[in-house]
Amino acid sequence: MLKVWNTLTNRKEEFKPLTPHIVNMYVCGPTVYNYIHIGNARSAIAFDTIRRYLEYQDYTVNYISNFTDVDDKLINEAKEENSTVPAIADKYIQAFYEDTDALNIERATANPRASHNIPEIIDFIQALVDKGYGYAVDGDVYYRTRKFKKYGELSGQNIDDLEQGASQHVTDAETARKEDPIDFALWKAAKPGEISWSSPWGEGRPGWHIECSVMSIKYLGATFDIHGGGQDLEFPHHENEIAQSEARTGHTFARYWLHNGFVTIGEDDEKMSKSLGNFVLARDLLKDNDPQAIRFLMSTTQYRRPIRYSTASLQDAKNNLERLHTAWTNLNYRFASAEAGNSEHVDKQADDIQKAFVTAMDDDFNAQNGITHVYELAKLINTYVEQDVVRIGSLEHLRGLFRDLTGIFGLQFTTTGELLDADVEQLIEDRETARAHKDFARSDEIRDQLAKQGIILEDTPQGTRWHRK
RNA sequence: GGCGGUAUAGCCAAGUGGUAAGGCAGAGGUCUGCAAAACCUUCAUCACCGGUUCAAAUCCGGUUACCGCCUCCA
Repeated sequence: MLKVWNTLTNRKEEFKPLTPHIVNMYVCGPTVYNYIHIGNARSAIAFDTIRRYLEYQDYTVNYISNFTDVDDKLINEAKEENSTVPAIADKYIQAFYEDTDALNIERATANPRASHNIPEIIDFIQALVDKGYGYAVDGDVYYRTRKFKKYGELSGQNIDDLEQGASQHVTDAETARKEDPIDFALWKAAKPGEISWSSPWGEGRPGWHIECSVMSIKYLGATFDIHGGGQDLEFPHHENEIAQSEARTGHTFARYWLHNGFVTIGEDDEKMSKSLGNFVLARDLLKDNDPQAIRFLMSTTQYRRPIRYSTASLQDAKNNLERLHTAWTNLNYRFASAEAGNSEHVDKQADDIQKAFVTAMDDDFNAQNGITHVYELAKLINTYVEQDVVRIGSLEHLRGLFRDLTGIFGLQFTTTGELLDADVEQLIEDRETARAHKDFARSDEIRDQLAKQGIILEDTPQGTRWHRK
């Protein structure tokens, strides 16, 4: 039975989708004014891993994730790059796909963009105004927060306890226009030269929160199963989404709220963020590192926990991944020398590991415990392939299980061997001959020579195998 | 000030009452012509103080430190 930690109730709850076997989920995507950093990537990876696990459990997942493509950051970036807001958005959306593809993050069912849903957004705001939840002031439209009685339910905040301006991002001019400082913008009047759309309140653009309400409901309905995003979005972004959506529809908005933890960096484990300037761009990291190692680091930590990023933690991930690769290689090497049938004892052990894995992941996607069972599987594989007699049915069983479980973490292992040059193959054969004649000097010479080319030879009872370093 | 999170070995990290998973690194061993890989063995009383209990990393009270959010953020 799958249990998830629901931020809305602050407890683990049994997960039951509204419609059996179908999960509708919405994950807040990035504001596309820059390349994503590995903190942004972590969020995408966390929810991709959750999605893959749900799919592994035979759910059909409708996965919607937006791009925020109109806001102050984009407007500023367009000025700086001497470009336009849509062009900036297109550029960084393209970059987003490049980076997330490299990290083997499944494409969303849809990635709606705020700027492509302006009529729906205007309708939504109008409906809020009609119901008395929105009010216009000089071309801006604000949400009357205190009118929504449940406000603060998600984040456990009491409106009166909020320290106004604690984050130091509130301007006096804006506060002066609001009925109440806690009110937030649904629609922002355009300043001269800014990108804008016509609306009943004049030229302007959507506020930040409204797009997620509009697009999630548009794609998934008034009530859907999972709403995800980074912990920093819990308040006010998600709180505001609930206020807008439920005021409009009168129905429960998202049923389960999942929030991923941050990537931290430095000795103090500070949150990685652009405003702190302590970020590492995903694409910079991808240039010099195996994408699978980065994926491993990000997806084998439980999604709510912080991930400490450092060269040491990345190296750790590489080492651990290497261990899995070795088991995979060991496994595949024995197919050629396997006999027909199954080893029931091994099949049983594999099944037990699979069950234990599911139990671990059913506990709020506890990837850390999940990966422990993958290590057990690796050990089972390594032990099994040392046997004199191995059975092809069991090898296939192990291979399928290994691929399924690691696949949930977005790791990929292939069976297609790399091709060797003919002369390299000849050298390996020569070495076999030399070893047969106990000419170890020649044998070691060949091994050293190939090692310099990055080809590592390993002698096993079934013959010599190789892999690239 | 309000709300929330975290503190376990050299490092990462699991573990919500029953006497500390797993991985990396380190040490020793088996296997090997030698290696490599693998396998085996080894390596902690859980931030601090007090309490409850036959029994606590786990529950309660308190303290300390660090992190996050409080309308820019994944």
